[in-house]
Formats: sequence, structure tokens, C-alpha cells
Amino acid sequence: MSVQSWRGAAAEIEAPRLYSIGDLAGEFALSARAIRFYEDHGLLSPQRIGGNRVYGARDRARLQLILRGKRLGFALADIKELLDLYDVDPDHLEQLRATLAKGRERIAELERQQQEIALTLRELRDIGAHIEERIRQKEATPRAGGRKGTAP
Amino acid sequence: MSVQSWRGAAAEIEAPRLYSIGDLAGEFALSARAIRFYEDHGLLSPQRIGGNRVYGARDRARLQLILRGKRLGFALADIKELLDLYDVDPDHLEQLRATLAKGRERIAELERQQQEIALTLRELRDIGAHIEERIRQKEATPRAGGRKGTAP
DNA sequence: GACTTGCCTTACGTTAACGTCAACGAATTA
DNA sequence: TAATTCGTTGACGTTAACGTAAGGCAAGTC
Repeated sequence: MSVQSWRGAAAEIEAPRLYSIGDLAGEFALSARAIRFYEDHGLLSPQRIGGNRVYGARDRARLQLILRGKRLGFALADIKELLDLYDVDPDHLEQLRATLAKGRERIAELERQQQEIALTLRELRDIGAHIEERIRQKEATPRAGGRKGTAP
Repeated sequence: MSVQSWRGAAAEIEAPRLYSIGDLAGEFALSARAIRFYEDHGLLSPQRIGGNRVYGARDRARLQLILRGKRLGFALADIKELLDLYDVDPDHLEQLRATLAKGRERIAELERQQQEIALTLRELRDIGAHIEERIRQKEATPRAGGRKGTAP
């Protein structure tokens, strides 16, 4: 049963949508084990209702960020730092500065990554163009010799 | 001793630069163990001179690609596939087509990754701007309350 | 009342990507 | 000649990020 049913049908007030661990696991196509794992490592901290985990919009958003971070190849520890950037205490000046600094590091790293992706894309497209041409050659004149592939 | 010394000083003909495992390890700041590991998994295949590994320009270039792939968060198995795109047999039409297809997949994946990085960068810059403003506030009027950070 | 479903915790297993250590050989260097 | 300095091959250890299995509670279903 979806967690939402627990809230009864007094749907006059805005009901901030809630999710069970199974809901999120299904929606994002990962295992409940993984979600619990993220919690164990401090990336999520859902409420509890009688032992059961209950996730709100904030948790859901954080989970999305986690998955995006993973797709970008970051380790969970890094992703945790990234998530921490979101809930800095706006009253503590030193923490604000520290967060800003960390944020800039992440930005720099992502920009570097951007460059490397762009470079890799150029190379792949180049290879692709060569291969396409080679294919056209072979299709035009089926039994002929050919030059070697692009180095290396 | 650098492998290069083995080639004597008959430097009239162009000597294609060679490297020992230590050379590459030093240059790219990784361990010799890692380099051997890559070889064990088919990502490198240096020559041998009396049991010792000897790397040429091609091996060096492949190693660079490996490291770049790692920085982009790819697994070694994926990187191996990527490397294989470079030395496709230009005479085998089917292999050409298959390579082209794989290449396009990688391109698509990298483009998706590009989008996600761009998105993350926008968010981080946004957070950064908020934090900077908050810092200016606190610097201007040291003891005042403040709004909360950017959700989530 | 038995069964299924969904969640819980605990604990051990697994894979990737190396690190570390041992024991050895070949080549310089003192 | 002895001691370093690279390099070699095993073999075992380690960390991250989960998977998998065992056993149990609570609620709904047949």
C-alpha cells in the first residue's frame, strides 16, 4: 500500500505528497536496499511512522540529485558533500563562506569535466566520420583494399 | 633508468619514444600496479624486452584515454570498449557498422551527461549566488535574522 | 486461521579497482 | 662484491556500493 493512503481523505488542506521506500524504488528503478544504503551513509534522512520510512518531497529531490551525481560518476561521499551545499545554515557566516568555497570547487571540477566530454565527443565524432566514409567506400566498391583506422 | 637509453645514441633516424612502466607511472601520477592492472584487463598491450614492459606512443595515448575515461566516471570495461573503437578493422564491413553503432551510443551517453552537468552547474551557480548575497547581508548588518537556504 | 505483501534489521557475499607484501631477477652504483 | 634500484609475478587485503538471504513484525486478504 502506498504511504499516501494513511493520510485519510480529508483532502481539503494541501497534502504534501509522501512516499514509501517501495514507491521511490519503483519510480527511480533502484532497490530499496540502495535507498537504505544511502540513508546509512547520511545522504537521506526520512521520517518514520511506526518503524517504516516515509519520504517527502525534499527526500525525493535529494534522491534525484543522488542519482544524477551517480550518473556523473561521483562517489557517494562526494554527492553527500554536494547535497550538504543545499542546506547550509544561513546564520553562520563561516559556514556560508566554507560552503561557497566548496561549491566553487565543485563548479571548477564540473567545468573541467565538461571540457573533457567535449574533447571526447569531438574525437568520437571524428572517428565516426572516418568509419562512415570507409563504409561508403566499401559499399561502393565491395572488394578493394583500404587504409588503416585512425590512430591510435 | 629510462627505457630510452637502451636505444643507444644513433639518433639519426627518428627514434619513436619509448617508456618504461615507471616512466608512465611517474608522468601520469598513478601506480605501476594500476598500469599492469589495465593490461591484465586488456586495455593495454605493451611490447616486452626481456620480460620488461615497453610502452610506445600508442600505449601512452591509450593510457591517456583511460585516465580521461576514469575522470568521466566510466568503468574500465566501458573504457575498453571505447578504446576498441579506435582500432576497428577497416576491411570488415560488419565490424565497421557495429563500431559505428557503439560509437553513436557513447556519443549519446556523453551528450546526456553534458546536459546533466549543465543542469548541475546552473543549480550550483544559483546556490552560490544566494549564498553570496546572504554573506553580503550578514557582513552589512552583523546581527540580524535571515531567511532559510534554497530548498531542498 | 493461514497466507501474502511490504517493510524492518542483521549479516554475510560480491564486484571493481586497485594497494600491499613477498620473493625473485637483472642492471647500476658504491 | 655488496648494496641499491627498477622491474617481474603471484597472492592476499581493502574499499565502495550495493546484492542476497534469513528471520521477524504488521496489516490486509482468502
